[in-house]
Amino acid sequence: MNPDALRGHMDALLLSVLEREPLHGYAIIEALQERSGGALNVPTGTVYPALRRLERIGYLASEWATVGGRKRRTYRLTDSGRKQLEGERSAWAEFASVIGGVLRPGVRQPG
Amino acid sequence: MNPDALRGHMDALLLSVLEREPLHGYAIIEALQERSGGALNVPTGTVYPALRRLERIGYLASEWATVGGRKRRTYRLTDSGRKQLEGERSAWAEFASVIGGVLRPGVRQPG
DNA sequence: GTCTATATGTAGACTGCCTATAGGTAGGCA
DNA sequence: TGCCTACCTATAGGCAGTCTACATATAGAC
Repeated sequence: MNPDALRGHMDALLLSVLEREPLHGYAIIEALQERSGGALNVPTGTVYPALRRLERIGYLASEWATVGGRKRRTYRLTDSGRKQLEGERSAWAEFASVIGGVLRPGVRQPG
Repeated sequence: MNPDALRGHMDALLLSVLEREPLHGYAIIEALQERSGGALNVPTGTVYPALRRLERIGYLASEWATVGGRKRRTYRLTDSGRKQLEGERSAWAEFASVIGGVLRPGVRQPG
């Protein structure tokens, strides 16, 4: 998977995996891998800054927890984040439709 | 359309509009607009450098022409570019499938 | 004691899309 | 004659998000 291709879609992915339940960063990375059938291997250097950014914007909120002697910062969607996720979903649908349309082989222009 | 979303897909778009016939830069921009129903407004500062990059790689070749007193640099797909376009198409299909899959609401993990 | 898995985080590089700007021709219009 | 718009190519520098590499730490297996 070309890394640049993810640009601008990372927020949507992160918000989406947090839709059902709060997760901590490490678990988010694993969830992305599982849900993508192994195609998405997002490095920690991408995820952690992105999560902080999304929290700063207000789409996520986080709490610290200690589980089995290990500290975790668990992120959950805010109401604002839930709305944003809806927007990201429709934006993705439009994006995929537009790009897919231009890329479709043998396209004829109207006229 | 979020500009960042286009990252890593611009090459595919450019190669795709050049598949049927050679075009010059300005015409490529118009073709992208038409084919996308107006959604794709790619600035010249994006297209011209990208075309040169693709030519440097060997996916495109160009010739100068003068039409109606105006100079045009017309780009066409090379054989290498045609192969690359195939690769870009399958890469897009996989990308769209992966992202779409993760973004799909109410996804359940196996198990 | 070493290794792996778990877990968070930062610094700096990279890259490619963007804005802004530059230069030029052709043709319509006042 | 001057002004405006459409056409046409091109570069410089900014910007932002992803990446690589590194730092730090606990738990448990071996």
